[in-house]
Amino acid sequence: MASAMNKSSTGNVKRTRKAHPQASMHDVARHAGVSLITVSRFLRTPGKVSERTRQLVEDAIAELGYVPNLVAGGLASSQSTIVSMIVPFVSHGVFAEAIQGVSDVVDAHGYNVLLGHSTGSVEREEAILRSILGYRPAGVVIQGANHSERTVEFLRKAAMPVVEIGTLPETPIGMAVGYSNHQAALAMTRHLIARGYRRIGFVGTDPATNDRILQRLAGYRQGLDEAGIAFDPALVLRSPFGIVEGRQLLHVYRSMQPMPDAVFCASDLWAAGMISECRKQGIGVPTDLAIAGFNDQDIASVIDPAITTIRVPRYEIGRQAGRMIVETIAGRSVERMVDVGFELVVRDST
Amino acid sequence: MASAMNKSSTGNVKRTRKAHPQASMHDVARHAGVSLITVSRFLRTPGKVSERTRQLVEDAIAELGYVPNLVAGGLASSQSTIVSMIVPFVSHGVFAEAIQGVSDVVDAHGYNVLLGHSTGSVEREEAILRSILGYRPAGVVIQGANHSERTVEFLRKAAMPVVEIGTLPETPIGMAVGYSNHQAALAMTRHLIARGYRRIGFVGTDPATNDRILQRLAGYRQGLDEAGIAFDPALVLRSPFGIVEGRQLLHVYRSMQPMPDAVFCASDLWAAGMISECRKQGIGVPTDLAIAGFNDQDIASVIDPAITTIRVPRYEIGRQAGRMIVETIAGRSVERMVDVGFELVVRDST
DNA sequence: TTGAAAGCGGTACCAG
DNA sequence: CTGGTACCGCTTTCAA
Repeated sequence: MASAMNKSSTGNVKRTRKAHPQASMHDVARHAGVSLITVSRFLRTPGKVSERTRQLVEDAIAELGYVPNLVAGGLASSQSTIVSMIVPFVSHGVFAEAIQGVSDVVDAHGYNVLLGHSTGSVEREEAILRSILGYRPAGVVIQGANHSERTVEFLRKAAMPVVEIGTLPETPIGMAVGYSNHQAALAMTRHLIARGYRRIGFVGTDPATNDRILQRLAGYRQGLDEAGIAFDPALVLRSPFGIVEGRQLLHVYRSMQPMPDAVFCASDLWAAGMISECRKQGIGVPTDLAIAGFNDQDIASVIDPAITTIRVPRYEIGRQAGRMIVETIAGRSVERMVDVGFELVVRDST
Repeated sequence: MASAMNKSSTGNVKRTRKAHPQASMHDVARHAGVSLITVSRFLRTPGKVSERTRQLVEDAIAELGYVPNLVAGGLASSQSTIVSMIVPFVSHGVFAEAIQGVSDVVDAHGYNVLLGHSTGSVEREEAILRSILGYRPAGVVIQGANHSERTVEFLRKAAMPVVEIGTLPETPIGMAVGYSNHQAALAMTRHLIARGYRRIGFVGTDPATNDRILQRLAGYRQGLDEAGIAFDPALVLRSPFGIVEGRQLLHVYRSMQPMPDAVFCASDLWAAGMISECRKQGIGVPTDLAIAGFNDQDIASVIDPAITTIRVPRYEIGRQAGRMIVETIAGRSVERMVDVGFELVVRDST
């Protein structure tokens, strides 16, 4: 009965709920004089329709400006073309590069990136994830390995490919691509010690909410230990990211007795701010104070003196993460963990 | 008949297509001993269900870890919680900031950002848009006003709020928020001329594919005109964005006869590269060559000499765009065009 | 306050 | 090569 009604009324009679300017597959089918399923088939497996039909449908699609409804398609097929990605901040250069990497790869495979940002809070991350999981994405890329229990639980239960990026977790949820923040910080600390610096400061965000900073701090401490230098908590400063913050931090260090002879900033932005402020104050870098950074952002190579830093292939991390998602979906077996490494870039600031 | 079957078999018998680990609303309903519709109602209008039912459903949801399927919901209600955004590059600082702005605002209203990047090509932009329109987003934010005809057509036909950002188009597709690239470049050119520079170079990308660069170029030319300085096409260089590119451009300008006495770079990155290279080559800035930038990125304030540039509130642009989308959806009337202005920031490089 | 039935716009399986 | 039918998981009338 119901189907007969649909038929006789072309199935659109009841569409009074709201104006629907977008053409549907039904409209295309009618326009082309074929059945709806034929249109679907043309879109999905063009080889299985006759040349004549192909032409008819093609014309109808063009004329109507038909855009397939992925929402309906996704629901029907239980398949999604969304890859979702969660980072602390979109506008931080290092994350933006990773996003670009993921986007580049998944776009090429017909997926789109649904973006969320957690502002570095695990609670917000959990909320974002819930919301994003509502779209039943084909995969999830998430920054770091520091998540709430429920976040992890959701991710496991969702049974979709998950890639944690920017770190190498001990127990990854699914897959991971990153580098050892610990080793990178250790390498930098060793470098500073080899240069003869003994009283070395460390700048980071709150290690309790940022697993990568926590690991860098650990690497820093190991470096000190190795050299028999006592760890001095007073030399470890916490601050939000930023150049302006870096300027202020310099003054904090300057007021210390005795002053440090070097500072390892866990981000180039702080280092750049400190160097700029040193110039203003007439403090010699690295003669009076050595300053090291992390990430090798644009700023590191053009500021004077150029910043000694750790280079990490952020874009590559994104690309790898995208690839791992796509390959997993395609049913190919994929590495559980990819270490992209890092590079100590020695310049003039140390 | 069909419904009877559904009932007697709990509606899940035929679910053999694939393993479905995600709980559905149906599962929640069964678990709570209520009908499916009651669960839906609880989620949508909690005030309309009894206290007892509320408790039952709440428990079932928690126990099952149920996450509402937005795909199905969106299809049924013809409503979307996706705002899509298209920019040339995610990883360019200026776009990343705008993305963050949009994301911050729409997130707070329960929307998520679906991201696309066009690599600056109108063809790719069109392709991205088609794909993104497949999700029937609630709104679209798109960088610039330089689109293909079909892109514009699609956007108009889609009948959803559209905001073009970063520029003030003469004939916006829907709404727009930005600033006058022409006026900004004019202001900078006037500044350079007022400083006494006469032979002023200009660096941009291809104006044919970037409407903002085109307008900056026009502003630059107007500035020259006003001062009675003849426009010399040889002084206008095209280049991809980047610091390394800036270094190379310096050498191009140095090889000119006569050399320019100032260069207006339509992006700080070029300016930073040029300044850094000048330092290496022993060229005085601004004594031998004045260098101006655009965007006031981080780099501009810490490099020595600090870069004279144009500050544009990118994050604010994103926020406004997000707000305009959300307000439009809510049925409130919204400005068609928002001018966020710009600011000439005079530093030491000119 | 609660429920039944009819879709939303497609896709998958099976038959013709 | 083409079409029918039964859903995908949820929301929206309309009744009860």
